[in-house]
Parts: sequence; structure tokens; C-alpha cells
Amino acid sequence: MKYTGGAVILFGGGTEVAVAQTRVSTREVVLAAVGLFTEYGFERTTMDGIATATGVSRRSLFRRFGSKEDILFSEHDELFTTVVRYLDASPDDPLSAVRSAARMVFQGYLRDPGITLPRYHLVRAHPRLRDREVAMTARYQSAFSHYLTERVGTGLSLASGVVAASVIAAHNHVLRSWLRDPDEGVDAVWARFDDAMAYVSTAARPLLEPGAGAQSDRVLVALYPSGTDNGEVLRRIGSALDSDAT
Amino acid sequence: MKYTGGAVILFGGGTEVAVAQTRVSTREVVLAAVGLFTEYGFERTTMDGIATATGVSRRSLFRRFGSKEDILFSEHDELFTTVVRYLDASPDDPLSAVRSAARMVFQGYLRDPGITLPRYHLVRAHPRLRDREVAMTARYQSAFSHYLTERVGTGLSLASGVVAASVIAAHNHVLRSWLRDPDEGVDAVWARFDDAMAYVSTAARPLLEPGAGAQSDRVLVALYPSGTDNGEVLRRIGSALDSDAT
DNA sequence: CCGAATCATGGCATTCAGTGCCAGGATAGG
DNA sequence: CCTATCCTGGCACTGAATGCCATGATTCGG
Repeated sequence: MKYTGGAVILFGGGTEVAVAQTRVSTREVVLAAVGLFTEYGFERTTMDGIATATGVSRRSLFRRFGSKEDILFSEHDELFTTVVRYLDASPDDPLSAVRSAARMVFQGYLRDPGITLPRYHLVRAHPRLRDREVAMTARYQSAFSHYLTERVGTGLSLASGVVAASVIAAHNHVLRSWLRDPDEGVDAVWARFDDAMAYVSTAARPLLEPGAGAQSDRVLVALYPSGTDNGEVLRRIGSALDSDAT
Repeated sequence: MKYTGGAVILFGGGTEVAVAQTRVSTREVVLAAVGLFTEYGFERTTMDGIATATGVSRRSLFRRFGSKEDILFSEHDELFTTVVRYLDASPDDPLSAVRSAARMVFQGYLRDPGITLPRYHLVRAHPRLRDREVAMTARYQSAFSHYLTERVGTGLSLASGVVAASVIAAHNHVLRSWLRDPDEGVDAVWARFDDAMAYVSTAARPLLEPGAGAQSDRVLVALYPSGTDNGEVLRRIGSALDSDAT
């Protein structure tokens, strides 16, 4: 055994410096792996390479992370469990809770650009990693959907699935734009995120209202320019109701 | 070389019968592989095993399918390209075209229960395969989203993403229920599928209307029980408009 | 009908991810 | 101080995936 504890690694220069400490933290390993991936490509980077670069044995890497891909997404997994716990403990209005949860996920990306940004470029380049990333967001979507179904009733499971998918889609929409252009100001990104969430919430709210699931109910959605006179709106809705009379 | 052409395989009895023909069809290989997977489990089934069971060499299996997982999802890939081609050639109302495309996907599952049903159980059992399945639906969602954005204008890209996600969610909702209980009548399944599509279309349509993207516009969503008198609906909407007056 | 070019196939060797097994050192607990 | 438990690393092995090459099949021009 060469190391009795952790190691701080400097790569890029090729020199490795090991410092005896407690143990190599997960974050250190992830950062080192991300660096190797972006420099040499994902598949051309071997677990042996990561092992020698971090000072953690190949065997221990597999034990702690499970697989080479899992190194890239390990902190993402932690975030997921955090978000799920948060949801389970949310007695609030379900839709608001889901919005907050989505906000936590978004925050998880913004908080750690040193990992999420290079990972984004890796994910774009390798279909395999892309699938993995997609699977992650699908896990969030599934968690949101189950949470909503549980809170608003099983009669609205379809609506819950649609709303969860919409929230995730809006989240990813803003997230991708930031990943493509991370130089945008943080405030501006958050503003666009909140706008997107408000947008999708407005559209989703009525779907989750009690009684909205019954097929015998009717939903009326009217859309009109902001300049339209209220009376004109009422006239149009009235005619729509007449033509839709049962 | 042992075989000059295709092979028809009977497994379960363990006997393999090879018949000289053109070449082992993709479908035959997939069915054989699915049989082995369900019988022995996915990871315990080796490519060597599939090779000997089908009469196709291990090397050719990799060449034709790419990987062990890809054998399971190969016909799914074909369907995807078909759907994308269909979308590209659809000059219709974009939302209707997406609905039709979703219908094609659903049909793709119902048409071939001999593959999709055992695959569903495999996917449920193995997280890795589940990720793969999720990635497939994400590809559809992405294709739908891009198609919608292209047709309704880039100003509605967020709306396109949300609508695509909603359509996929509704599709998957009905699909999963069928996969769980495939004994349900085909007509009933299609009825529920069409209901779900109508449901999500109704909610999605206004999001894609021209001008809906501008923030200065207002959207009014009214929800009321089916028994409500039209006049009462108008009164409620009128009061809502008054309280929302700019 | 035949020769040549192209392509698909199979066999072989190699790399590397992932796992089981075991030994040694660290740590906690009595 | 001794022991039980846990974490780590080394070793060996399976199997997926790929590159290379030879061979057989197919197609096409003559």
C-alpha cells in the first residue's frame, strides 16, 4: 500500500503530488476524472488512468462509484435524493412544491459549473452519456409525477404526468440555454427560469384542480392579445360556449 | 464457415434447426435474444450464447446491432426514423401531425407484443435497460419539440418543448398501463389513447397559437363542472376579467 | 458466361469495464 | 490489549466491444 490517506492531484502538467490526509474526497475524484475526460475523451480515458491520477486504486473507484459513467453523475445522484426528500417533506400546495424542487435542481447545476459545464460538453459528444443524462432528468420527472399523483389523487395521474413533464421540459429549456452560454449573468438566468416556471405553472394549474380529471368536465382555454377589450373577450367566449352546447 | 445462409431457431427445447436461406433476419435475431434474456436474465446471457442460438457469429452480431442492448431496441430505432420521416413530410397542422406521430409510436408497441412485452419486463428489472428505454422516448420528445419549434416559430420554443413533453407523457401514461395489463382489449386501449391525446391537445393548443409567446399577452383558463350553465360561466369569467383589469 | 470489384461474414487477438475473492491495515468497542 | 468490523488494494477472471484479416457471396461490366 503506497498511500495511507488522501491525495491532492495536479494534472495537466502531468505531475502528481500526493498529500497524506484522511481520504480522497468524492469531489476530488470527480474533478480529476472530468479533467481527464475532457482532455483525452471519455472512452479513451481508462479507469487505470483515473486511478493513477487520483491515487485511489482502480478497485476502490469501482467500489465507490459503481462505474466510469457514475463518476460523472455521482453528485447528480446525491442531489436527486435530496430533492426527493424535500418533496416528501413538503405539505404545501403540490404544484408549488414541484416548482421549488425544480428550482433546487436548477440550483444544483448553477452551483457547480466546474463539473456541470464540462459534463455538458461531454454529454453532447457521447450518445451514451447523453442517454445517462436523459435518464437522470427522467428520474426527476418520475419523482415529480408520483408526488403529484399522491397529493392530488390517483384520478389525476395523467394530469400529474403531463404537469411533471411540462415542468421538467421548462427546466431543461432554460438549463440548456445557460449551458450553451454560461457567460450570461446569473440574475438573468434565474429570471428566465422563474419566467418559464410561471409560464408552465399557469398552464398546468387548472389541470390539477379537484374535479378536473372527470371526463364529463369541460375545460375552456381562451387566448387573446393583451389589447383586447374585456367585453369583446366575453362575446367570443359566449359564442364558443354556444357552439359547444351539449 | 458452417452456415451458408439464414437459420430458423427453435429454442426452449434447446434444439437448433438451421435452414439454408438468404440470411438470418433482424427480427429472428431479436426474438431469439429476447427469449434468452427472459429465460436466463440479461447480463447472464452472453453474446456468444446469442451467436450460437441464432447461427450468426458473435462478430457479426456486433456489426449488425452495435451492442447487446441495441439488439433489444433495434426495431425501436427503425420506428424512430420512420416517425421522423413522417413528421418531416407533414405539412398539416403541427399539433395534429405530432398527435399522429405519437399514434404511430403507440402502434409500434401494440403491433409487436412478442417483442415489446418481454422487453418491458426486462426494462423494469434492469436499470440499465430502463435508462435505454427512457432515452428512446426522449429522442421522440426531442424530435417532436424540434418539429414544433420549426413549424410554429422559434419564439415558441419553450411552448414547443412543453407541448412535446406533454404529448410524450400522455403517450407513455397509456402505454405503461397497457404494458402492465396487455390483456385489455385493443379497442379499449386505443380509446384511452385517443382520449389522452385529446386531453393533452386541448390543453396544449392555445400554447402554440401565434402570438401566445409574447409576455404582454394574457391567457385565461376557465375550469368548471359540466353541469354549469353557460350564463353562469360567462358571469364568472366577466368578474375574473374585471379583477384582472390593467 | 466469366473475371473483377465490392461487400458481408467469421475467426482471431486485444483492450478494457466490471466483479469476486482474499489479504492487510485502520478503526471502534469492550 | 485483544477482537470484531470496515475500508482499501491487489489479483484473477468474465465478457463486451473493436480492429485486423482472410474468405465466401453478390453484383456488375465485359
